[in-house]
Amino acid sequence: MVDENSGFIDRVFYALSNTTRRNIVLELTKKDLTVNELAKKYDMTLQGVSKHIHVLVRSGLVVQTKQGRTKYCKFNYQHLSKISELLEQYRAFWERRLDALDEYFEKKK
Amino acid sequence: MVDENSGFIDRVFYALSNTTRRNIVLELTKKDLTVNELAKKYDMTLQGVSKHIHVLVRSGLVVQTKQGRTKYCKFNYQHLSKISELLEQYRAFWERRLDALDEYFEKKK
DNA sequence: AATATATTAAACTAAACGGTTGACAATGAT
DNA sequence: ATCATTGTCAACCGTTTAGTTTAATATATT
Repeated sequence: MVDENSGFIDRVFYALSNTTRRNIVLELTKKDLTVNELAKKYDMTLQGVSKHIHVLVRSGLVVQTKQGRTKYCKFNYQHLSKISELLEQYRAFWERRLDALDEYFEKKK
Repeated sequence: MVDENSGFIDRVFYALSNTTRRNIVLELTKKDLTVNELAKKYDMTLQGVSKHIHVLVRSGLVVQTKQGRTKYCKFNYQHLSKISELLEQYRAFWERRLDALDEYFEKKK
């Protein structure tokens, strides 16, 4: 209904369900960073961070471009936009319901 | 930074990372429903659906009230609002970045 | 050619997940 | 009292997760 294309949505929500990953996304909204630069910011092995980045890449929220031996990560905001819109749809449903309720009480008066 | 209170955010995003759960939320934005009424809509055991509902309750997205032997589930839209706002913050960061880029090219001209 | 750096891959552990089955408790109907 | 309905709980199975450690690859530097 609102929810075709659900695999993609699953992956984006899942990617955002972890604080480290949300933090990485936040860093990348400010500045493109390499895997190493990102890893230094977290109390975790490089490999651990690399895995988190991979989850973000699979979700489409992050895109990587190779530059020599380093790999730059950048935020792909279109995907977040889509999710943001989805949540707005849910919210809209709810607000329509509240309006219907208001109307009901109006009539009753 | 933007992300205090992260346990709650983790749980909400996680709750929304599954199609069945998103579907339940969607149903509940339209109408309060009992566990059984919800379960009938899915090709899954009652217990399975009950577990999904529990995930939603833990996240705060759904609230339950007992009525005799039935239990009504209702959508708690405030939590979704908070998440929606969080995503908007991410988006805002990104757009500020785009603006900064525009400015940069303006100056260059 | 040898060594250092950046990143991924593989193998593993502990925990959590999605889903099932079976048993149980509480409430409602006959 | 008995029986059906609503819902939860506990145990289980197979899969996936977060994270580690230990290689392995590819690119730079000397």
